[in-house]
Amino acid sequence: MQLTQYTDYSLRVLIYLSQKPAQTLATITEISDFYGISRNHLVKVVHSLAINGFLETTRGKNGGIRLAKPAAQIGIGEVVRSTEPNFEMAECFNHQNNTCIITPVCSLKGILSEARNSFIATLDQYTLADTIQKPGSLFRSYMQAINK
Amino acid sequence: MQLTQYTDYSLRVLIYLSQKPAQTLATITEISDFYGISRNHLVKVVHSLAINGFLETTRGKNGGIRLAKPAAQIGIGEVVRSTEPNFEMAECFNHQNNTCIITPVCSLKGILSEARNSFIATLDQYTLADTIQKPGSLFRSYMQAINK
DNA sequence: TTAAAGATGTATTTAATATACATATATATG
DNA sequence: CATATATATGTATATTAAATACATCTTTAA
Repeated sequence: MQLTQYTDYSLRVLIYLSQKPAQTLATITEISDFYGISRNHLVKVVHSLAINGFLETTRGKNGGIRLAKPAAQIGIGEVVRSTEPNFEMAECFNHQNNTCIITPVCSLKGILSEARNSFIATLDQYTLADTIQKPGSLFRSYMQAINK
Repeated sequence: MQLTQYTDYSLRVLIYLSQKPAQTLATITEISDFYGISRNHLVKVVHSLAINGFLETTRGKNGGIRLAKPAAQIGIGEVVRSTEPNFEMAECFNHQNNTCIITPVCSLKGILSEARNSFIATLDQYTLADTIQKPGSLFRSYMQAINK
Protein backbone atom coordinates (compact mmCIF):
# COMPACT_ATOMS: atom_id res chain seq x y z
CA MET A 1 0.00 0.00 0.00
CA GLN A 2 1.74 3.08 -1.27
CA LEU A 3 0.96 6.50 -2.65
CA THR A 4 2.15 7.25 -6.17
CA GLN A 5 5.24 9.36 -6.80
CA TYR A 6 2.82 11.68 -8.48
CA THR A 7 1.26 12.41 -5.11
CA ASP A 8 4.66 12.62 -3.45
CA TYR A 9 5.87 15.13 -6.03
CA SER A 10 2.64 17.12 -5.76
CA LEU A 11 3.20 17.55 -2.05
CA ARG A 12 6.85 18.43 -2.56
CA VAL A 13 5.93 21.19 -5.00
CA LEU A 14 3.41 22.64 -2.56
CA ILE A 15 5.85 22.42 0.35
CA TYR A 16 8.51 24.14 -1.71
CA LEU A 17 6.14 26.94 -2.67
CA SER A 18 4.98 27.36 0.91
CA GLN A 19 8.52 28.37 1.85
CA LYS A 20 8.95 31.03 -0.81
CA PRO A 21 8.43 34.64 0.25
CA ALA A 22 4.77 35.56 -0.31
CA GLN A 23 3.75 36.48 -3.86
CA THR A 24 7.06 35.48 -5.43
CA LEU A 25 7.01 33.04 -8.30
CA ALA A 26 8.99 29.84 -8.59
CA THR A 27 9.59 28.00 -11.83
CA ILE A 28 9.17 24.30 -12.54
CA THR A 29 12.83 24.10 -13.53
CA GLU A 30 13.87 25.66 -10.24
CA ILE A 31 11.84 23.06 -8.30
CA SER A 32 12.96 20.07 -10.36
CA ASP A 33 16.56 21.16 -9.91
CA PHE A 34 16.03 21.64 -6.17
CA TYR A 35 14.70 18.11 -5.68
CA GLY A 36 16.74 16.52 -8.47
CA ILE A 37 13.70 14.99 -10.12
CA SER A 38 12.32 14.80 -13.67
CA ARG A 39 11.23 18.19 -14.97
CA ASN A 40 8.85 16.57 -17.44
CA HIS A 41 7.08 14.73 -14.69
CA LEU A 42 6.81 17.90 -12.61
CA VAL A 43 5.22 19.78 -15.50
CA LYS A 44 2.23 17.46 -15.32
CA VAL A 45 2.15 17.49 -11.55
CA VAL A 46 2.07 21.28 -11.54
CA HIS A 47 -0.58 21.38 -14.21
CA SER A 48 -2.93 19.17 -12.24
CA LEU A 49 -2.29 21.12 -9.04
CA ALA A 50 -3.29 24.26 -10.93
CA ILE A 51 -6.44 22.63 -12.32
CA ASN A 52 -7.35 21.58 -8.80
CA GLY A 53 -6.97 25.13 -7.54
CA PHE A 54 -3.94 24.65 -5.33
CA LEU A 55 -1.67 26.94 -7.27
CA GLU A 56 -1.68 29.72 -9.83
CA THR A 57 0.47 29.59 -12.93
CA THR A 58 1.71 32.39 -15.12
CA ARG A 59 3.02 31.63 -18.58
CA GLY A 60 5.64 33.50 -20.50
CA LYS A 61 8.79 35.33 -19.60
CA ASN A 62 9.11 36.02 -15.88
CA GLY A 63 6.24 33.60 -15.38
CA GLY A 64 6.09 30.80 -12.86
CA ILE A 65 3.90 29.35 -10.15
CA ARG A 66 2.82 30.13 -6.60
CA LEU A 67 0.27 28.94 -4.07
CA ALA A 68 -3.30 29.97 -4.86
CA LYS A 69 -4.07 30.40 -1.15
CA PRO A 70 -2.26 30.45 2.19
CA ALA A 71 -0.56 27.19 3.19
CA ALA A 72 -2.79 26.92 6.25
CA GLN A 73 -5.79 26.66 3.93
CA ILE A 74 -4.44 23.78 1.85
CA GLY A 75 -5.37 20.47 3.44
CA ILE A 76 -3.12 17.46 2.97
CA GLY A 77 -6.20 15.26 2.58
CA GLU A 78 -7.58 17.46 -0.18
CA VAL A 79 -4.34 17.29 -2.09
CA VAL A 80 -3.98 13.53 -1.78
CA ARG A 81 -7.59 12.96 -2.80
CA SER A 82 -7.01 15.01 -5.93
CA THR A 83 -3.75 13.37 -6.93
CA GLU A 84 -4.18 9.68 -6.11
CA PRO A 85 -5.71 8.01 -9.14
CA ASN A 86 -7.41 5.21 -7.26
CA PHE A 87 -8.72 4.56 -3.78
CA GLU A 88 -10.29 1.21 -4.60
CA MET A 89 -8.75 -0.98 -1.95
CA ALA A 90 -9.82 -4.32 -3.44
CA GLU A 91 -11.53 -5.72 -6.52
CA CYS A 92 -14.96 -5.49 -4.92
CA PHE A 93 -14.75 -1.68 -4.85
CA ASN A 94 -15.12 -1.61 -8.63
CA HIS A 95 -18.61 -2.63 -9.66
CA GLN A 96 -17.65 -3.12 -13.28
CA ASN A 97 -14.62 -5.36 -12.89
CA ASN A 98 -15.61 -7.18 -9.74
CA THR A 99 -15.86 -10.92 -10.13
CA CYS A 100 -15.88 -11.86 -6.46
CA ILE A 101 -18.81 -14.16 -5.98
CA ILE A 102 -19.32 -13.50 -2.29
CA THR A 103 -19.65 -9.73 -2.59
CA PRO A 104 -23.38 -9.70 -1.73
CA VAL A 105 -22.81 -11.29 1.67
CA CYS A 106 -19.29 -10.08 2.49
CA SER A 107 -18.52 -7.22 4.87
CA LEU A 108 -14.92 -6.83 3.82
CA LYS A 109 -15.64 -3.91 1.54
CA GLY A 110 -17.24 -2.03 4.43
CA ILE A 111 -14.30 -2.74 6.70
CA LEU A 112 -11.74 -1.65 4.11
CA SER A 113 -13.79 1.46 3.35
CA GLU A 114 -13.82 2.40 7.00
CA ALA A 115 -10.05 1.94 7.18
CA ARG A 116 -9.49 4.01 4.07
CA ASN A 117 -11.73 6.73 5.46
CA SER A 118 -9.76 6.92 8.67
CA PHE A 119 -6.58 7.19 6.62
CA ILE A 120 -7.95 10.20 4.79
CA ALA A 121 -9.52 11.66 7.93
CA THR A 122 -6.08 11.71 9.52
CA LEU A 123 -4.66 13.59 6.55
CA ASP A 124 -7.55 16.03 6.81
CA GLN A 125 -6.26 17.07 10.22
CA TYR A 126 -3.18 18.64 8.66
CA THR A 127 -2.47 21.45 6.25
CA LEU A 128 0.53 22.44 4.22
CA ALA A 129 1.45 24.81 7.05
CA ASP A 130 2.10 21.78 9.28
CA THR A 131 4.69 20.21 7.02
CA ILE A 132 7.75 22.32 7.68
CA GLN A 133 9.32 23.10 11.01
CA LYS A 134 9.90 26.69 11.88
CA PRO A 135 12.89 29.01 11.14
CA GLY A 136 16.49 28.06 11.62
CA SER A 137 15.82 24.87 9.71
CA LEU A 138 17.85 23.34 6.94
CA PHE A 139 15.04 24.01 4.50
CA ARG A 140 15.05 27.72 5.25
CA SER A 141 18.77 27.81 4.67
CA TYR A 142 18.42 26.11 1.31
CA MET A 143 15.62 28.44 0.36
CA GLN A 144 17.57 31.50 1.42
CA ALA A 145 20.50 30.44 -0.70
CA ILE A 146 18.21 29.84 -3.65
CA ASN A 147 16.32 33.10 -3.25
CA LYS A 148 19.46 35.19 -3.52
CA MET B 1 -3.72 3.63 -3.00
CA GLN B 2 -4.75 0.01 -3.28
CA LEU B 3 -4.07 -3.31 -1.65
CA THR B 4 -2.55 -6.02 -3.83
CA GLN B 5 -4.67 -8.83 -5.24
CA TYR B 6 -2.42 -11.00 -3.16
CA THR B 7 -3.94 -9.51 -0.02
CA ASP B 8 -7.43 -9.68 -1.52
CA TYR B 9 -6.99 -13.36 -2.35
CA SER B 10 -5.53 -14.09 1.08
CA LEU B 11 -8.62 -12.69 2.72
CA ARG B 12 -10.89 -14.58 0.33
CA VAL B 13 -9.21 -17.86 1.20
CA LEU B 14 -9.62 -17.21 4.91
CA ILE B 15 -13.25 -16.15 4.49
CA TYR B 16 -13.96 -19.28 2.49
CA LEU B 17 -12.37 -21.49 5.11
CA SER B 18 -14.24 -19.74 7.91
CA GLN B 19 -17.49 -20.97 6.37
CA LYS B 20 -16.51 -24.63 6.11
CA PRO B 21 -17.80 -26.94 8.85
CA ALA B 22 -15.19 -27.10 11.63
CA GLN B 23 -12.23 -29.40 11.08
CA THR B 24 -13.06 -30.20 7.46
CA LEU B 25 -10.40 -29.62 4.84
CA ALA B 26 -10.74 -27.58 1.67
CA THR B 27 -8.39 -27.85 -1.28
CA ILE B 28 -6.74 -25.05 -3.23
CA THR B 29 -8.41 -26.27 -6.41
CA GLU B 30 -11.80 -26.13 -4.74
CA ILE B 31 -11.22 -22.54 -3.66
CA SER B 32 -9.78 -21.35 -6.97
CA ASP B 33 -12.76 -22.90 -8.75
CA PHE B 34 -15.18 -21.29 -6.30
CA TYR B 35 -13.83 -17.80 -6.92
CA GLY B 36 -12.81 -18.39 -10.53
CA ILE B 37 -9.24 -17.23 -9.95
CA SER B 38 -5.76 -18.53 -10.81
CA ARG B 39 -4.92 -21.72 -8.95
CA ASN B 40 -1.19 -21.05 -9.32
CA HIS B 41 -1.54 -17.72 -7.65
CA LEU B 42 -3.60 -19.20 -4.84
CA VAL B 43 -0.95 -21.83 -4.18
CA LYS B 44 1.46 -19.09 -3.15
CA VAL B 45 -1.17 -17.19 -1.23
CA VAL B 46 -2.02 -20.31 0.76
CA HIS B 47 1.61 -21.09 1.38
CA SER B 48 2.28 -17.69 2.88
CA LEU B 49 -0.88 -17.84 4.98
CA ALA B 50 0.39 -21.14 6.37
CA ILE B 51 3.84 -19.72 7.09
CA ASN B 52 2.21 -16.86 8.94
CA GLY B 53 0.21 -19.24 11.10
CA PHE B 54 -3.25 -18.46 9.78
CA LEU B 55 -3.91 -21.92 8.39
CA GLU B 56 -2.76 -25.51 8.55
CA THR B 57 -1.92 -27.47 5.46
CA THR B 58 -1.87 -31.24 4.95
CA ARG B 59 -0.05 -32.67 1.97
CA GLY B 60 -0.86 -35.82 0.10
CA LYS B 61 -4.03 -37.61 -0.84
CA ASN B 62 -7.08 -36.40 1.10
CA GLY B 63 -4.98 -33.46 2.20
CA GLY B 64 -6.01 -29.85 2.15
CA ILE B 65 -6.15 -26.73 4.26
CA ARG B 66 -8.13 -25.31 7.16
CA LEU B 67 -7.95 -22.41 9.59
CA ALA B 68 -5.30 -22.81 12.27
CA LYS B 69 -7.51 -21.07 14.84
CA PRO B 70 -11.09 -19.87 15.21
CA ALA B 71 -12.15 -17.09 12.85
CA ALA B 72 -12.78 -14.77 15.77
CA GLN B 73 -9.09 -14.99 16.64
CA ILE B 74 -7.82 -14.00 13.21
CA GLY B 75 -7.54 -10.22 12.96
CA ILE B 76 -7.97 -8.53 9.59
CA GLY B 77 -5.14 -6.16 10.47
CA GLU B 78 -2.78 -9.04 11.22
CA VAL B 79 -3.53 -10.65 7.90
CA VAL B 80 -3.09 -7.48 5.87
CA ARG B 81 0.16 -6.66 7.65
CA SER B 82 1.50 -10.07 6.74
CA THR B 83 0.44 -10.01 3.10
CA GLU B 84 1.02 -6.47 1.92
CA PRO B 85 4.59 -6.25 0.65
CA ASN B 86 5.07 -2.58 1.33
CA PHE B 87 3.63 0.05 3.63
CA GLU B 88 6.08 2.76 2.63
CA MET B 89 3.71 5.54 1.71
CA ALA B 90 6.29 7.77 0.05
CA GLU B 91 9.94 7.79 -0.97
CA CYS B 92 11.05 9.23 2.36
CA PHE B 93 9.91 6.06 4.19
CA ASN B 94 12.81 4.18 2.62
CA HIS B 95 16.11 5.32 4.08
CA GLN B 96 18.15 3.64 1.35
CA ASN B 97 16.39 4.98 -1.73
CA ASN B 98 15.29 8.32 -0.39
CA THR B 99 16.65 11.28 -2.31
CA CYS B 100 14.30 13.93 -0.97
CA ILE B 101 16.47 16.77 0.17
CA ILE B 102 14.02 18.23 2.68
CA THR B 103 13.53 15.04 4.69
CA PRO B 104 15.40 16.34 7.76
CA VAL B 105 12.99 19.25 8.23
CA CYS B 106 9.80 17.84 6.74
CA SER B 107 6.90 16.50 8.80
CA LEU B 108 5.15 14.79 5.93
CA LYS B 109 6.52 11.39 6.82
CA GLY B 110 5.09 11.67 10.33
CA ILE B 111 1.71 12.74 8.99
CA LEU B 112 1.57 9.91 6.46
CA SER B 113 2.70 7.44 9.13
CA GLU B 114 -0.08 8.52 11.41
CA ALA B 115 -2.61 8.10 8.60
CA ARG B 116 -1.28 4.66 7.74
CA ASN B 117 -1.44 3.68 11.39
CA SER B 118 -5.06 4.68 11.67
CA PHE B 119 -5.80 2.64 8.57
CA ILE B 120 -4.31 -0.44 10.18
CA ALA B 121 -5.84 0.35 13.57
CA THR B 122 -9.26 0.27 11.95
CA LEU B 123 -8.56 -3.13 10.45
CA ASP B 124 -7.40 -4.31 13.87
CA GLN B 125 -10.93 -3.75 15.16
CA TYR B 126 -12.24 -6.60 13.02
CA THR B 127 -11.68 -10.32 12.77
CA LEU B 128 -12.49 -12.91 10.16
CA ALA B 129 -15.68 -13.64 12.11
CA ASP B 130 -16.93 -10.17 11.19
CA THR B 131 -16.68 -10.65 7.46
CA ILE B 132 -19.69 -12.82 6.68
CA GLN B 133 -23.29 -12.17 7.63
CA LYS B 134 -25.13 -14.85 9.47
CA PRO B 135 -27.12 -17.86 8.17
CA GLY B 136 -29.63 -17.71 5.36
CA SER B 137 -27.07 -15.88 3.29
CA LEU B 138 -26.10 -16.53 -0.29
CA PHE B 139 -22.68 -17.63 0.84
CA ARG B 140 -24.09 -20.30 3.11
CA SER B 141 -26.16 -21.60 0.22
CA TYR B 142 -23.12 -21.80 -2.04
CA MET B 143 -21.14 -23.51 0.67
CA GLN B 144 -23.91 -25.97 1.39
CA ALA B 145 -24.11 -26.90 -2.27
CA ILE B 146 -20.34 -27.35 -2.39
CA ASN B 147 -20.15 -29.34 0.81
CA LYS B 148 -22.54 -32.01 -0.41
C1' DT C 1 2.56 -48.20 -6.63
C1' DT C 2 -0.37 -44.72 -7.78
C1' DA C 3 -3.17 -40.76 -7.32
C1' DA C 4 -3.88 -36.58 -5.22
C1' DA C 5 -2.58 -33.12 -2.46
C1' DG C 6 0.62 -29.04 -1.22
C1' DA C 7 5.77 -26.92 -1.92
C1' DT C 8 9.04 -24.54 -4.58
C1' DG C 9 11.59 -22.17 -8.09
C1' DT C 10 11.70 -19.89 -12.43
C1' DA C 11 9.90 -17.62 -16.38
C1' DT C 12 6.62 -14.81 -18.64
C1' DT C 13 2.90 -11.53 -19.10
C1' DT C 14 0.38 -7.57 -17.87
C1' DA C 15 -0.75 -3.17 -16.32
C1' DA C 16 0.22 0.93 -13.94
C1' DT C 17 3.35 4.36 -13.36
C1' DA C 18 7.09 7.11 -14.50
C1' DT C 19 9.77 9.32 -17.86
C1' DA C 20 11.09 11.32 -22.24
C1' DC C 21 10.26 13.84 -26.30
C1' DA C 22 8.10 16.99 -29.43
C1' DT C 23 5.51 20.82 -30.15
C1' DA C 24 2.05 24.41 -29.00
C1' DT C 25 0.82 28.53 -26.57
C1' DA C 26 1.43 32.63 -23.81
C1' DT C 27 3.84 36.83 -22.41
C1' DA C 28 7.53 40.20 -21.02
C1' DT C 29 10.98 42.88 -22.94
C1' DG C 30 14.28 45.12 -26.04
C1' DC D 1 7.88 42.78 -34.00
C1' DA D 2 11.26 39.34 -32.72
C1' DT D 3 13.10 36.72 -29.19
C1' DA D 4 13.61 34.46 -24.96
C1' DT D 5 11.42 32.16 -21.40
C1' DA D 6 7.78 30.35 -19.19
C1' DT D 7 3.69 26.79 -18.89
C1' DA D 8 0.41 23.52 -21.69
C1' DT D 9 -0.50 19.40 -24.10
C1' DG D 10 -0.28 15.10 -26.50
C1' DT D 11 2.12 11.00 -27.55
C1' DA D 12 5.56 7.57 -27.14
C1' DT D 13 8.64 4.83 -24.52
C1' DA D 14 10.73 2.74 -20.45
C1' DT D 15 10.51 0.81 -16.02
C1' DT D 16 8.71 -1.68 -12.36
C1' DA D 17 5.79 -4.28 -9.51
C1' DA D 18 2.42 -7.50 -9.58
C1' DA D 19 0.07 -11.24 -11.46
C1' DT D 20 0.13 -15.44 -13.85
C1' DA D 21 1.90 -19.60 -15.96
C1' DC D 22 4.82 -23.51 -16.11
C1' DA D 23 7.68 -27.20 -14.53
C1' DT D 24 9.08 -30.10 -11.13
C1' DC D 25 9.53 -31.74 -6.34
C1' DT D 26 7.72 -33.68 -2.01
C1' DT D 27 4.33 -35.85 0.84
C1' DT D 28 0.84 -39.25 2.08
C1' DA D 29 -3.44 -42.23 1.86
C1' DA D 30 -5.27 -46.06 -0.23
